[in-house]
Amino acid sequence: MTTSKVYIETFWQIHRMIEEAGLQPGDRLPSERELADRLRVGRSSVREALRALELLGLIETRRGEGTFMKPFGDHQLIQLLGSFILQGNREKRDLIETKLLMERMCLQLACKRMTDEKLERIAQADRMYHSFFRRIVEATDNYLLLRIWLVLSDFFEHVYTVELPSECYEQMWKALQKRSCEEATAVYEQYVMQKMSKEN
Amino acid sequence: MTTSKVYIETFWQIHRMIEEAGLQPGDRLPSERELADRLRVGRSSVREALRALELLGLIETRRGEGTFMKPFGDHQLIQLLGSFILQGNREKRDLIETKLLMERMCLQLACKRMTDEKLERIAQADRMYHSFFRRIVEATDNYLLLRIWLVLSDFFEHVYTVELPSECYEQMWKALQKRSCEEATAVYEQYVMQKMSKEN
DNA sequence: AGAAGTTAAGTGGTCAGACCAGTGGCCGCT
DNA sequence: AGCGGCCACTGGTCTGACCACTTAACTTCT
Repeated sequence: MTTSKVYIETFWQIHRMIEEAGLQPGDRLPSERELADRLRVGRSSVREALRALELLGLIETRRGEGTFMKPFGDHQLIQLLGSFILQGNREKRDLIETKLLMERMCLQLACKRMTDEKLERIAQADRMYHSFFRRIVEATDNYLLLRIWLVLSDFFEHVYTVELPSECYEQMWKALQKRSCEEATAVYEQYVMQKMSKEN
Repeated sequence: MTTSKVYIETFWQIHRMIEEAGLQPGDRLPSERELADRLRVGRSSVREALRALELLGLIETRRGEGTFMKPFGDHQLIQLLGSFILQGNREKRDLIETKLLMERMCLQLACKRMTDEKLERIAQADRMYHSFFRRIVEATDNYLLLRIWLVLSDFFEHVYTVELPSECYEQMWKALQKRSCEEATAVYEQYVMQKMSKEN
């Protein structure tokens, strides 16, 4: 078949290569040049294939170092928004709402599962929206939730910039320390949800 | 940051371009050469960005013709991911938990936004888990939530089959009719969450 | 000998230019 | 009007070049 595209073929060949070599997270793949050489294709085709693998979360590229297998769990769902990213105000509203709802949900879940170590990690986080909430979502012990939230945040930050007053972080942390789900929720609703609903 | 990668930037620029031009499914995008020219980047960077958009199911390329917007909904990405899912127990647990949490959240949101028409649509739904909850998630008026839920369900149904006793649907519907968020939540937690937590 | 600074090789990231292989419209011929 | 061929344009691919960055080996100085 001359009709099948090289970069698709290459995608699957690299995938097969990974499986057969039994590459584990952290392992290095051959360089782009070597792959191109070995698979008898141009480097640009290799790169387009690697782009796909990267989007799927299977690999990670580091300039100057090489291409590496990513720890599992990192794949998928990065894109469900993909089918979504075009379009207008309606979708942006949905994006904001979804992100807020998920954050409140994660906050409650994290509160239930809070431990002293997690509390310490959150305390050490920058008092910045993204860093702070990332620790909170991580504290849910649910990697899928983290992935979804990261995607939402990624898209969100292309549209908005939000920052909270520092007392908000402190109040939230204290609520978490007391394992008070209601209080944490109240702080979040007061500082984040109301703020966002005013601005839109 | 000079370090941000061109093909990532290009990805977002093309995305923005699609938004601003209000391109609809079937519409043609500028040619790769014109995009490269207009965005002042190399054609290979444009191609790597287009590869991402293609994998996300946003666009479709036809050799000799051009690049076109694709009707969304058919995410080939989901099927692709299927072959990549490592069926670890950790991932399954996260999937179940996330789905349940999102459904409870959607149930509450739907309750807040319930109207008589939506109530009627839910009443007409099959008393089957997927159909019933789809109507509920639809009733949130949040398309993004629907998309996420559909993806989660898609994966979920590859792993489990769940069905509820018919009185569960009736009780939930009655709660929705009364716009009683607490009652709906209680029914969900009793019939769905407890059931699932026992089985795992 | 050990520490500090320098160099060189290798890697991903990007670009420009070339050619191939399809598509479709234009033009002239019959 | 209908046919056929030409040609401009499109995506697909390859090559070679250069940049930015990392690493490790090498030199140099103390």
